[in-house]
Amino acid sequence: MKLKEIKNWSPEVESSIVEKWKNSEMFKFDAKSNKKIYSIDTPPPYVNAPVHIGQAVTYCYMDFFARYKRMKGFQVLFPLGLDRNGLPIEMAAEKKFNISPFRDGRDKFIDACKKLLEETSTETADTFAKLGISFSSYKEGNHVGAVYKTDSPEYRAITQETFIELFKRGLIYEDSRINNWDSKLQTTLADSEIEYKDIPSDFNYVKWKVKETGQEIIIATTRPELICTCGMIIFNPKDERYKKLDGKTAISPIFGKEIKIKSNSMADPEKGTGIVMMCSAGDLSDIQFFREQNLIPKIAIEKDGKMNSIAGDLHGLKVREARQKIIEMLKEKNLLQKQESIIHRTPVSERSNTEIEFIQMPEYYLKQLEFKNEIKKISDKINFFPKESKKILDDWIDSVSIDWPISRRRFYATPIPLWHSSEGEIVLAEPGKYCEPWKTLPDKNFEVWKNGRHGRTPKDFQEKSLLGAKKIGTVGDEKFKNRKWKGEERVFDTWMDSSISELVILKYKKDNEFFKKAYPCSLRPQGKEIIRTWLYYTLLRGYLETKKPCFEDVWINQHIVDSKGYKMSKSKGNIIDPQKLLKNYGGEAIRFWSAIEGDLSRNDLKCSEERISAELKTLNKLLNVSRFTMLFDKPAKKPKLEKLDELFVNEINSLTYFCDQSYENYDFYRPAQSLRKFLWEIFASHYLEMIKARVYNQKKYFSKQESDSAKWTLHYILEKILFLLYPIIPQITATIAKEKGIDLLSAEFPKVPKSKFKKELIEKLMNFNSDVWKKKKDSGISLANEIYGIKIPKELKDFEKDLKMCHNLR
RNA sequence: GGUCCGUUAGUCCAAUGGCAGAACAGCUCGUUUACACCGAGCAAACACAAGUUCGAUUCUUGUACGGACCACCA
Repeated sequence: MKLKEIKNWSPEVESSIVEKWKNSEMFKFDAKSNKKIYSIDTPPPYVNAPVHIGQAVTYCYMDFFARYKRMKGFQVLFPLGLDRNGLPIEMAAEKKFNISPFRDGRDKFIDACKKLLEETSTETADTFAKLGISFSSYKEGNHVGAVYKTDSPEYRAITQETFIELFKRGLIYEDSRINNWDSKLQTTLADSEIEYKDIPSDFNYVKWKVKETGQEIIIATTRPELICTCGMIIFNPKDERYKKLDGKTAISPIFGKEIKIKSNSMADPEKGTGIVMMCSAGDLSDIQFFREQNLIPKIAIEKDGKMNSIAGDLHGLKVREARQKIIEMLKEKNLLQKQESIIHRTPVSERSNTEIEFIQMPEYYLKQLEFKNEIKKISDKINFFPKESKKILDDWIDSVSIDWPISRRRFYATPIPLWHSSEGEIVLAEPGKYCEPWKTLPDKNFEVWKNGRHGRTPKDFQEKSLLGAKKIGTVGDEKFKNRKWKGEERVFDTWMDSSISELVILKYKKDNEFFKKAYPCSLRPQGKEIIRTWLYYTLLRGYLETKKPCFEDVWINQHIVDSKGYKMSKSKGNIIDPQKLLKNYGGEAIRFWSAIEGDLSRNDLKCSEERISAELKTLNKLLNVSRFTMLFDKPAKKPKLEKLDELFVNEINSLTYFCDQSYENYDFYRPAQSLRKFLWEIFASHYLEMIKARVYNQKKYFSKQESDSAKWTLHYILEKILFLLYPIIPQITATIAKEKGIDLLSAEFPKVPKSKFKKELIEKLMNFNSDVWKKKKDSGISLANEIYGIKIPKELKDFEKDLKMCHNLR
């Protein structure tokens, strides 16, 4: 669109521009180019819901980075990924189609998921296009930079291939362990998928007996239904009250089981009565305790969330019912001393919000404990923006205490590419080919392996040694003739897919030459809340594949919150919909607001619609300043510059230098602030006013050279503003620049001479102008009229002529 | 419980060891050949306490409040 056709900047003006950008593939990645590669491992948004404001803003930032790096001469790889695996998709499908995988079957359920995904994926890409995000491509395909989907056969095949290799390296094992169990979703969860919520609960003071003395002891517990699984009673060694109980035996109430009493520093004398019953599966620290003490855990909760026969009379009851019942039983027998209401930090599933139970099940694990130090070393080599955000990662690595459970008992995810025989043999799928073992049989040439850690029972629980994985033949071998191969039904944790995103976009295993050239990935931008999942797992997987750090830079962003600073959530009803913002204010206003509102890497960004709409004004200011400038032609040759012009040229040059430095460090906030100020306060309000007489030069008061100097400077400054703002607001700057014959989309970042100059002169000029304007106002003189008796200060003598004309000084 | 961050005008965000500066909102006045999505101007703030200092909003410590992350309670 031509500049003069645009009255005001608006979403309507944008629509034709973004449409063109989206379809033109103009930012296509050229894998053959000799330019240095800058790659961005974007966080694939879940497509179970429309793009939310947090994603919208963070993608604006990524686009700032991408556009700046292009200007700096990089070949930028900026792919759009769509995350389509996992529980959120399944839950959305369950809700939307009122379907259940357990009731309606796996095939039907997967179809429902696919249907849901088809409806939402195009919408996601469309929103990003409207924001002006310059993805390498908006099309799917096999080229570098193409839109990718985490549930595509190609992507899933790489997840499977890397798994198979890890299996062969002996880094995968199956173990029956106590897992976090989500009884609603019927699946095991990793620690990182658990949240803690304050839930009111009762602290029950239960009476136990000491066998040897007949003495009564009081033990407080929130989980009385687990008394049947108690393995030991402990108290703190420093706790004088219980010292004489050491080594004695307690008799559990109701169940009448004998349980050893010992001292252990895990017990906190301050809590409850200071004496604790250690149950298997009360929580994960209990598990560690059982291992250390060589106790065999008793599992009383089954995977449907009900108590089993170990729980005696509680058999068949759900955990909560069982708790109520045993409390009643205890009350009846006068074994409950008292109850206190407390707020209990309870582990709940992040996905389904149900309370986590700890249940023993066989699951696949990826070894990670032995790599903790290596991961730390690797992360030391990565630049974190901001630096402090690395601490979150360090803390998490320190706290990782078990290997990564990678199998899930769900459906819409990457299948684990294995088959089993009843003899404990395992068939590995062919690497590189997507496979779904739950509905196919293995080919004859598939390898048969034996893994030492497979299908364990509770009694092997403490054994830590692993037999290595070993190849023992192929499916077609005579010795396996009578085997019935059963396809694995479990799927991977979705982080198994997500944690190789940087490998996938760099064509790992697909294009070795390119991968070698492009690895490691230049930037991982992501939210702080997924440091312990996405970032950590990616570092781990990247290390296991390449032994190297997989990123050069990591940029961590805070959250987008509502205008009052609260997290947005459906229940609070404070959700701000970016689609609505786009419709009302357009992508450019959102982008400029994102940059100027705050430093997203340091603080949460408060989102106020009012303030977004206010930035439309800045866009129009820019438009008008440009219109004014373009009333005059830029002199073909740079004229000798007047002192005033030179001053402002120096100012914009110094601003250019500042922006370059800041952009280099992913800081767009400070530059945006400075540019906005320069545009409104300095360039428009003062410089333009001071040179108006000189550029118009209707009374021929100035020489041609003097007038040309102003014209040239006007254009020079405007161009620099356009270049500097382009990464932030590309549509409006490119539209204006085009009018001047400049193609910003392929422009280089301006190089400027680093010049010393008297910055304070600008300040003085502006003060002088303000003084005169104020004086005229105070004495009721129109700004255009002449004023007498004003003296121009000595240090402003260089600008006398302009000032005289500007203010009509006599 | 631990760690980190924050507390500045009605709102929001800056800067600074010595007059605290924008933006949005408010008020007053004005429209000069880019712009009424305009211009000029007005009013309005350093959470509290102690310390260091000639001098503290700024540095230190503590208190209060808010936020985030981590851990975790039987």
